[in-house]
Amino acid sequence: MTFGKGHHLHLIDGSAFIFRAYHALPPLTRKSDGLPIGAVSGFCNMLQRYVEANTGDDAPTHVAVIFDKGSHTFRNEMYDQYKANREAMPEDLRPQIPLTREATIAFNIACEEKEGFEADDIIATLAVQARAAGGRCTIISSDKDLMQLVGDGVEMFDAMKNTRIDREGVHAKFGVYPESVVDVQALAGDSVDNVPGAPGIGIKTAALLINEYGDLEALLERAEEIKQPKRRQTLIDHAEQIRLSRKLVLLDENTPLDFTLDDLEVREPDPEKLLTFLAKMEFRTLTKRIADALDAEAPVIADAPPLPDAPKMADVPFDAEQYEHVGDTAALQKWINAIYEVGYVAVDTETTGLDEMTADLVGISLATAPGKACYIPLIHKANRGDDLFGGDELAEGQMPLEEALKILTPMLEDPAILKIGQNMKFDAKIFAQIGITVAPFDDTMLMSYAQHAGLHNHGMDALSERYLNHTPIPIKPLLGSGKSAITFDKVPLADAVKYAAEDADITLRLWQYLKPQLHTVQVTKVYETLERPLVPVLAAMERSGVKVDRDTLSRMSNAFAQKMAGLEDELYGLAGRKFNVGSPAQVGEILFDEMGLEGGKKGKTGKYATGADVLEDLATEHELPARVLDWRQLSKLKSTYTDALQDHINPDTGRVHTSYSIAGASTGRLASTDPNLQNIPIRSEEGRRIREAFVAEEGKTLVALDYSQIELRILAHIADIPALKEAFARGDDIHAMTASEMFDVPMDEMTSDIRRRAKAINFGVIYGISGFGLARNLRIPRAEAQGFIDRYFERFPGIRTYMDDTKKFAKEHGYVQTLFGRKIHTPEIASKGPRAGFAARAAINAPIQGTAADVIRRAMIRMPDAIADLPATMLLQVHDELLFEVEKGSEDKLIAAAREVMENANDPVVKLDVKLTVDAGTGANWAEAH
DNA sequence: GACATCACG
DNA sequence: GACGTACGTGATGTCC
Repeated sequence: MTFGKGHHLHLIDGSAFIFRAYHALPPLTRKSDGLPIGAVSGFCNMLQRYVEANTGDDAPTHVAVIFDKGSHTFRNEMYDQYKANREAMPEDLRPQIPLTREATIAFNIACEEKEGFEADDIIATLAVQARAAGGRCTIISSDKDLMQLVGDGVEMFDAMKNTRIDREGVHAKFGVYPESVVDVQALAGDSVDNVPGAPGIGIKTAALLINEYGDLEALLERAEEIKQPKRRQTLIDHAEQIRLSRKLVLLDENTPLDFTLDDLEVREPDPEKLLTFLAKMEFRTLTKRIADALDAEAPVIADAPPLPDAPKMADVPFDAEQYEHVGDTAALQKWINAIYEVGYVAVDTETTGLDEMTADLVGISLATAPGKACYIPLIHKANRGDDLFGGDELAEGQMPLEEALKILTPMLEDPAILKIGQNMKFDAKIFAQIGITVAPFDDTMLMSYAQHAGLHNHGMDALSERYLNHTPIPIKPLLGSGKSAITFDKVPLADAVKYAAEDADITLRLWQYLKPQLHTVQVTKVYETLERPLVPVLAAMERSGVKVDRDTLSRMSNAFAQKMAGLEDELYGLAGRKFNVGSPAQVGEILFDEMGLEGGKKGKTGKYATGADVLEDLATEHELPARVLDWRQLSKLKSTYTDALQDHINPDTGRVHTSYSIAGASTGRLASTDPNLQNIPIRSEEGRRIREAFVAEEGKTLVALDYSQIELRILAHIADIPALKEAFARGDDIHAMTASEMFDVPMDEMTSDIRRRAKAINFGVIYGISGFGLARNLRIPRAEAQGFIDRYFERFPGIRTYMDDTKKFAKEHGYVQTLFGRKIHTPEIASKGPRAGFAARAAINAPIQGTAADVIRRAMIRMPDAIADLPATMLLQVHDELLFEVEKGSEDKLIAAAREVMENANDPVVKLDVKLTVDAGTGANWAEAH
């Protein structure tokens, strides 16, 4: 049947169907394997509704669903910015795109696309062909870009609103008839597709001009005649840009197609094919509905296996006896071959200790499938080392270290082999010590963290119990504890093989479970852009370390010791007896029982509270609590900093190497341990001097860059507070502005005390403010504090909305999210009692703190490339600050490069209404640089 | 190992 | 209407 008079062609805009389906439905997943399926489900429903609605007299004789293909089209050749600001496709939609093609074919509807052409061009070409053949055409879409085609037998149909769009409909939308639509669009431009148009001219003005001058060329030629000076100038100045815009919006009616209208004839669906597809997708309701409609038997869809709460990976039971001891090159080569067959391998290293800077590699374990794992011991000793004689001999059954590494290194560095680890930063640092760069890799700890931050910890033991129902072999019995503890190289080989290989086996099984779950939970982007790429960056920073001057610390320790001794004598005199100043219990007894001071409050454990806030209140009246406070400050500085930091100076490097936990803090922040370099004193003058011991190497300088008020800026954006946003845009003192707004004090009459109160309130808001908390912080009556908060909400109403919405979201979903999609779970928000209060405040704080954490993570990930050409190293991160060491003379270049990265770290995935700004400082030590 | 305390953002 | 409350961390010393 040749398409001609009396025939009616339907063209369905496939992409529009997909996006509508995607956004209309919650993120559904296929029960059996977690494949995201929401958009496919919606798409099928829309197709079925379409089929049901088009059976009558006006049913089409021909029909096709038209899709876009490829993101690069001839329009990009004309204008490289075309559709440039379009957001990336959501991670969970991407895998559904091919399934919508499958669905169309399953419905037995023609499914057409062409590489390098937009669906709109194909639709234009077919519509014009149908019209030329004397038939009719209906375009199932409401896209305004297609409206230029309407008329003379071509109509559009908005399937959502169930309305036809004819020439009059187009006129209602554009103010002109279809033949002039491209002229109007060329002038008005389109922000969605990034078509520039004429600045300042919208659809209304454009229609006015076209109606007056006839068409675009006439208008541009006679632009001089326009009366309004601004409009005239715009058209003259941007004539070329407007002409380009017209080319961009004009659809190509001559798309070369490898099919004809006749190929699109309506066909009956094959019930078996269609139902098989729907059953495969596990659409229970839809399968039944369509089976009824087709008068066919609905296939049975098996119930999904129990996932994900109690996954039983018992198909392959754990059996430590099956693990292989690899002791020679032939055996190792067999493993390498097996790895190349599957393309991935779980890797775990055993070492002499937990400090990657000082630990030595003892052995390597590998796993390629559940239950299939081995251990390659490298430098195990022949005995436990408790033998007085001959403790250094190597055990039998080990190949020489170099020989093993010669075989393993190409695999570990092969871009085609994925290395899977649990906490890969540890293993990467161990390998880095011997010059091996492990890449590419996956990290099961970070996969768990990306999915379940806030729910549980992400150590191997916890994950193995939770997902594999298996308790890993404990390390304690192998190593012993206390003074008699041994290192792993002294563990007998038979035991070592079982323990080490099992770790690789567990890691591989965890990966098999957690990797597909990333999609289901929709945190693939988080894992791939915020977690995994941070590993090599942190590994490098930790290995760099920061130079700490032992003499400075040692002198300070001595000075503190002397002062403390003096204070102790003074305190004994005041108390009338000797006591342990470091014992809060004894301090409490002396203050409240022996001296009889008022206001002693006992806590849960029946002891008096003697925290700094309590002692500060007493210190105004009495000498003893004041001196205890002095002593405590010195004691803290000495024990935690000037003493302990000396012990952390690495003898080989002369530097201190902290370790950052990526998956520790629930909000996405890093945490620094062994030692913690994120809490080096700065607030007190005395403590701040400890930073003088953090120094630059000879010939170098320390550079510190920190985000200015990043959390408040993020709050201003997230809660959408115009007054705050404007203040940041002006560069105002944000706390003074808040104070001025709240207390009606003009900015030039601001006092430091009023500003201090406003500052406390600003921080309170970030923490999920309460009247009680603010009252305690400011030491004012609770009612007064509540008054401040009420006033704050009145002046900045978006804050209350944000807090209420966030709590509601957390209660509904059990988690909250950062702007970058990081999920922070708050399970306790559902509980009763005070725990729910804690959880609610944490939920309010988490998106703000977490977004700030995401921002600096992004900056850190981009930093190595940005400063690659500079003689500079990134050393430390302190939540909103980055510390660098740079050769003298290159400070300015470093600051410029690093600031650029930090201030734009949100780009391009998140647009912020508030600019991020970064302050910089330089100096020979950290005190100067900050 | 729990608890209190205090250092940081 | 009472209940307890600022958010997120890590290290240290005391005491059981």
